[in-house]
Amino acid sequence: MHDKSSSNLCPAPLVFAMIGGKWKLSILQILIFDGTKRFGELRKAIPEITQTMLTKQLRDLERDGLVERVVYAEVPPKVEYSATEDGVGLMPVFKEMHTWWEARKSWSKAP
Amino acid sequence: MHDKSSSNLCPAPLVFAMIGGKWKLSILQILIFDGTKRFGELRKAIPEITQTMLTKQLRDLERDGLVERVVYAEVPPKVEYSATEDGVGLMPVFKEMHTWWEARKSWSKAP
DNA sequence: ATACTTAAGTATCAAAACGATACTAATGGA
DNA sequence: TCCATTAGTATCGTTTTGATACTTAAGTAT
Repeated sequence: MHDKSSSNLCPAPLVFAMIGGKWKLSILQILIFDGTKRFGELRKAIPEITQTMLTKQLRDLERDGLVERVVYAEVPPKVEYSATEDGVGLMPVFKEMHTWWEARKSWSKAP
Repeated sequence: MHDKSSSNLCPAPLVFAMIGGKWKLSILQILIFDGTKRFGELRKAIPEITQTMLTKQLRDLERDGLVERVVYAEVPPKVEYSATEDGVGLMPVFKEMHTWWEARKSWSKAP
């Protein structure tokens, strides 16, 4: 199934271009685990990000098919973002990251 | 085990600071799956990276305990890099990324 | 002796990404 | 008429990253 050579894994540069932006994983994590969010809700959920960057990263994610954007014809504006099926497929990656982080915490405290 | 809220996953910003650099996952992938490499071998394995950046990202990874650096007192210099136990712990994350990438490829071609 | 080679860097400067702040548009309500 | 609201865009300064050249130290060839 998996073999031990890195060359038989996915082409890292391609994947990292898709999910490797400074804020992309944060955005995806929220949309994948918490579901649809409005622009302003994402902003509140990631307080460190600037509006400009949030817009840009969302556009990138949309272009790459990981996030879907729905605009409502209302005033004031209402725009909802959600993870696509493809985006939700990243859930196991996040779970493994979580597992790694937890394991790390416990044995990094050991003498 | 895992719950469905993003707030119960790892603090994304911390993890992404460690492994989210532009080249860090590429470097880690090689060291994790292929084992120890010399500086020059990494450079050849990731042709797009500049020498300056490779040095910097390796120093970051070393500082964060994911990569180990061994200098041999030889001329010309010989420096070997390898993933630490902690770094190798990321292997399942890479494997899930690979699974995702493969799944994506197959059904993105479907009509 | 002098010059050349090699590997792993550093130094320097230009380009790109990112951050802070201010501004815009459209509508309903005071 | 003016204000509040939401999701942006515009502008400009700072920080990261990229391209290129230089450094260091010992062995090897001349």
